[in-house]
Amino acid sequence: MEPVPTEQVADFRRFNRYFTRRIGALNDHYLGQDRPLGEARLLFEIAEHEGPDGVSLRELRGRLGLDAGYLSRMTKTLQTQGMVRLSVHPGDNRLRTVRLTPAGRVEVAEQNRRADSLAAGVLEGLDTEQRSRLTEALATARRLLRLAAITVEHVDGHAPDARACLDAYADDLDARFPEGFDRADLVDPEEVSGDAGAFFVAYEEGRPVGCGALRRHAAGIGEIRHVWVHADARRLGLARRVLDALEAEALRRDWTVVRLDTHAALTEAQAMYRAAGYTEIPAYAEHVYADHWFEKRLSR
Amino acid sequence: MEPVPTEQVADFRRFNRYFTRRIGALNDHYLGQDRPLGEARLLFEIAEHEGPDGVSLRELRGRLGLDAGYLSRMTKTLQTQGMVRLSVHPGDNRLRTVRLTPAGRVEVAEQNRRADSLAAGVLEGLDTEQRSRLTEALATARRLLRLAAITVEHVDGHAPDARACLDAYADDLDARFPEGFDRADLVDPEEVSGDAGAFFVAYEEGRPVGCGALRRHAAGIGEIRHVWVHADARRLGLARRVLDALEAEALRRDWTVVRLDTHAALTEAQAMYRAAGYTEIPAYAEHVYADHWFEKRLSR
DNA sequence: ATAGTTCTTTGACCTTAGTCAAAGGATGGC
DNA sequence: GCCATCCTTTGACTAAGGTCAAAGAACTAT
Repeated sequence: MEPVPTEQVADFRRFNRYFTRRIGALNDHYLGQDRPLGEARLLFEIAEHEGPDGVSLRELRGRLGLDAGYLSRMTKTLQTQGMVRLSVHPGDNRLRTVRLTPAGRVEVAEQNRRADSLAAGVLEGLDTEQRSRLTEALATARRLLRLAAITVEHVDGHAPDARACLDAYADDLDARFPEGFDRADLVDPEEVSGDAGAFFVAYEEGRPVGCGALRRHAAGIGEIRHVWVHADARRLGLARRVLDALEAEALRRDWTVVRLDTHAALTEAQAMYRAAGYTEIPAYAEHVYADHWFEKRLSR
Repeated sequence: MEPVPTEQVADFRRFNRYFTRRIGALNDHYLGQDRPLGEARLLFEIAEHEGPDGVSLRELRGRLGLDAGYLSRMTKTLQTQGMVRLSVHPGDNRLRTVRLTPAGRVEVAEQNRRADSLAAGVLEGLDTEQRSRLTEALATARRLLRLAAITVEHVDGHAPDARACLDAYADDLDARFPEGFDRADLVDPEEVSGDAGAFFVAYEEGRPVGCGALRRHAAGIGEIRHVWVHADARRLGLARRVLDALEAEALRRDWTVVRLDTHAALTEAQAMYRAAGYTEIPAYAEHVYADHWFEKRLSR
C-alpha cells in the first residue's frame, strides 16, 4: 500500500483539531448541563437503541465500552431519578433490559432540542447557499470516512456472517425483482469455500454491511456472484471495493478472466460494472435471473 | 434572520456525532496514553504557542480556559517530570513563562508521530482520488465553519482593535504596492465615528481578523474604505461579509449609493467588488493610490 | 448432573478534573 | 508611598470517571 502524503495527513489533522475544539467541546458542554456527561451519554444511547423490549445492559456495555460495574451503577442512578426502568430480559434471565420512562423520554427530547438549537446557532452564521455547500461537504466527508473504515474480509462460505449477508441479499432481490427471488438460486457454501471459490464480507464497525462471492466457472475463469451492499451503506463506493477484493482473489488463483450476470432491474449495478472495466458479452450460461452478462480480463 | 431548515440541522448533527465518535474518541485515546489528558493537552499547547521566551501561564490559562490553581499544579508535575522549565517572565515578574525541555520536545514529537500515524491509518482505507476528495471536502467544511463563527461588529473608530486592523492593513499594502504605502492615507478615527461614518471589525474567537470603514462622501453617498482581511482568514468569504455590514450601515443612514476606489495591484478585490454588484465608474476624486473606482446603488 | 461460562451487582479503591479561597509577591496609577 | 489590581501558589475539598475482584444467579455444552 502506497504511503499517504504527509500534506493530506496534516490537512486531515488540522480539520480534526479545529472541529473537535469547536464542535466537540460545544457538544460535551450542552450534554453535561444537567447531569454528568457519562450519564447523559448513556441516556442518549438508550434512547437511540432501545427496541420494543428496551435494550440490554450487555449491548450498552459493548457500544459505550464501559466497565460492567460502572454501567450498573449509572443505570441505577438513572433509575432512582425515574429516567429509566430496569427489567429482566425476556429471553435470558441473566440479562437486564433497560427502557426509558416517559420522564426519560422528555429529558432526551430536551437534550435533542438543545443540541438542535446549538447546531442551528452555528449554521445561522451562513447564508442559504453557504449552508448547502457546508451540508454537501460534510456529507461527502462522512461518506468517505465511512468507506475508509470499512474492511473487506475473506471469510469461509459457511460463516454465519456470510449466510446472514446472503439472506439480506435475497430479501432485497425478492423485493426488487418483479418475479420475486428464490433462495435456491444462492450459491452453496461449498461453492465459495476452499479451492472452489471465496466469499468476502465487508464490515463496518464490526457489523456486516456487504458481501461478494467468487466461484470457479471454467479453467482460468471465475464467476462473481451476489455482490451486495446493505441499504445503510450504499452510495459509499463499497460495491467497488468488494469487486476489487474479488478480482484480486481471482488473480491470486490465476483466474485471469471473471464473468458475472445481472438482472435487468439492477441498472446501477450494470453501470458500476461498466465503470469498473467490465464489458457486456453474450450469455455464457442459462440462468433464471440473468438478463445481462459481463466479463473482465484481469491483469496484475 | 430566516430559520435554518431542520433537515440541514439534522445533517449537521449527524456529521458531528459520527465524527466525534470516530475521530474525537480516537484523538483523546492516543493523547491519553502516557499521561492524563489534561497534561497531554497542556504540553501540546505549550509546544504550539511557545515563542523564544516560552509562553506565559497567563496565556495558557486563557487559551485552555483552566483554573489558575489547576494549571499551576499541572505545570509543576510537568516540571518534576522534566518536560518543561519554569522561569519568571522577563518583562513582568508576576508572570511565569514555561518552555519545553529537550525531553519535552521529544515527547511532543512522539505524540505528533502517533497522531499522524492514526490519521494516516484512517486515510489508508481510501485510494488517491478518494483521499483528495476527502481533503477537499474537509477544507471546504472548515472554511465555512470558520466563516460561520466570525462576527462583524460595529466599533468606534478610535477603538484599539480598529487601529490595530488599520496598522496591519497598512503593512499589507506597503508590501503589495510597488510604490509602498504611506500611513497618512488612512482615515482619521473621527471620519469613521458617530455621524461622519462607521467602522466594523470582524472577530474570530475574539481575535480581530478583518475590518472595513464607511465615511460620508457627499449627500446620500457613502465611501467605503480599508476593507481588509487578515492573511489567516482569507478565502473564507469574509470580505463579502464586511462589505455587507458596511452597505447595511450605509442604508441605515439613508446613504443609497456607496463608492470606493482600489489600487491596480488588488485584482482579487476588484473581482470581489464586481461580484458584489459594484460597477466601475470614472474617478470621483483624486487619490494617490486609486486606479479604479466603483459604485453601487443600494436598496432595501 | 456437572462444570465452565456469561452477566450483573456490590464493595473497595484510585486517578483525574476541577473549584474555591487565602496568601503573598509584583505592578501600575496616582 | 499607598492602594487596588494582577498573577501565581498552596491547601482543602468535591465530583466524575473508572478499575478490580468477589459473589451469585442463570445459562450452555457435554
